[in-house]
Amino acid sequence: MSRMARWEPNARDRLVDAALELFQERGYDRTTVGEIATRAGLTERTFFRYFADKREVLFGRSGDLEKGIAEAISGAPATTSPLDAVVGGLEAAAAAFPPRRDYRARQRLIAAHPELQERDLIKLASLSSAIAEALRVRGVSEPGASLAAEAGIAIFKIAFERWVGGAQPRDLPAQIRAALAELRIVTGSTAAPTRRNTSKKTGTRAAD
Amino acid sequence: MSRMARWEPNARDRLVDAALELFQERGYDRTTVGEIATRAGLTERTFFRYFADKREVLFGRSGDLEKGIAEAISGAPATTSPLDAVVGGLEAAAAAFPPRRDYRARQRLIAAHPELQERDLIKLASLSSAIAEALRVRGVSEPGASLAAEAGIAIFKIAFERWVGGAQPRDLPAQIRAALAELRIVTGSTAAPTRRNTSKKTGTRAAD
DNA sequence: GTCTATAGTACGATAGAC
DNA sequence: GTCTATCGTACTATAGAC
Repeated sequence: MSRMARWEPNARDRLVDAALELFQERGYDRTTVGEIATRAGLTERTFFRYFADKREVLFGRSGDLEKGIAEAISGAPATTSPLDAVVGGLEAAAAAFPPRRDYRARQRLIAAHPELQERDLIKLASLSSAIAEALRVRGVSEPGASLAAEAGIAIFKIAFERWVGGAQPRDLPAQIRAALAELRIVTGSTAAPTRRNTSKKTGTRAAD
Repeated sequence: MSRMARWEPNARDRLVDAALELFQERGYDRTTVGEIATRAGLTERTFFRYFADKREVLFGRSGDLEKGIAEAISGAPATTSPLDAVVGGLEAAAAAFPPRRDYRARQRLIAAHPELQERDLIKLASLSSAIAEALRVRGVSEPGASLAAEAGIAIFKIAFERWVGGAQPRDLPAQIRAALAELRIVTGSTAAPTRRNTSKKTGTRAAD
């Protein structure tokens, strides 16, 4: 290592850090890729070697998440229901997430920039596809596999939002479990046979 | 018409038509905004008056859909459950969709271009927000409102895919009802099985 | 590493409709 | 006059080509 320091190590991480700093300092669209690269001690050309486009610097390594969740689903007991398998995988992945304060700034950025929301959404769609595929391998047929995957993503989205933005210190896996319970209420799949609430105070107040 | 034809009418529609034609002829990314405008008898500058960016020409008027669905939800009887209200709104909107062949080329384009998928997804996310808001007005509290909205979107996504891409002539509202039924099966924890390898026809084959 | 096409912005000019 | 639709041009940054 010391023998050859032609390049500082961790070019990728340096680019990510530089980007986050600059986005905070000047805002996302007043930051150019060239500026990010310069602060990281690299050139614009090199930035595009690591990231397909400017947005991607905020979404790196989402493939690892996909793999982890897909494996957790594959590893679930055969008797586990599709949605339970999905949620189990999500919980397992969520348990390994860094503290939520690390996500706050990033989430604010995304919320303020539609182009970043778009990227966020397509990453979740990709995760949904991976989950559906893992379910099909388990023998779940369509459209059940895709629906269970989408339901899992919906749960994750809402749980993540509430975890990052909420005041309560409840951890992410707990938020996921709460969202799953709430989804079951809302879809009317709680224990008993399809019970629809035709009475007044409905069940939707649960986890608030 | 004869008295004053300084501008041809329907600039917006002409831009949409020109764009669809050119995207088919040369592909999405080998078509420039300038070419679209020229074919429509306009300039690039005018294109950007109608559409915020190049992609948007494929997604115009999605706000109307939102409004229609939100109104249908607001108009549902107070006794209707949140998810049933959402699905009712989706069905009503779906009944008014043009024949599905009109969507085929567009869907192929979107499927082939991640940047278009991103736009598609953010439109659905916007629809989801509008639905959640309509539910909150009905008195549904969070996170139930958001979860019911996301569940509705999941149903719509899968139903729409199967409607456009499928061989069967089943109409969109029917696909939506089928997806709802399937989601209820899939979210049921105690309820049986979504396995196809086991005995004979169980739940998940329903709509296949 | 250099060069370039294209998307998208900013500011402005023109001119008919009302 | 006001409003609105069109077009002109110069500019920046992304992203891809060479």
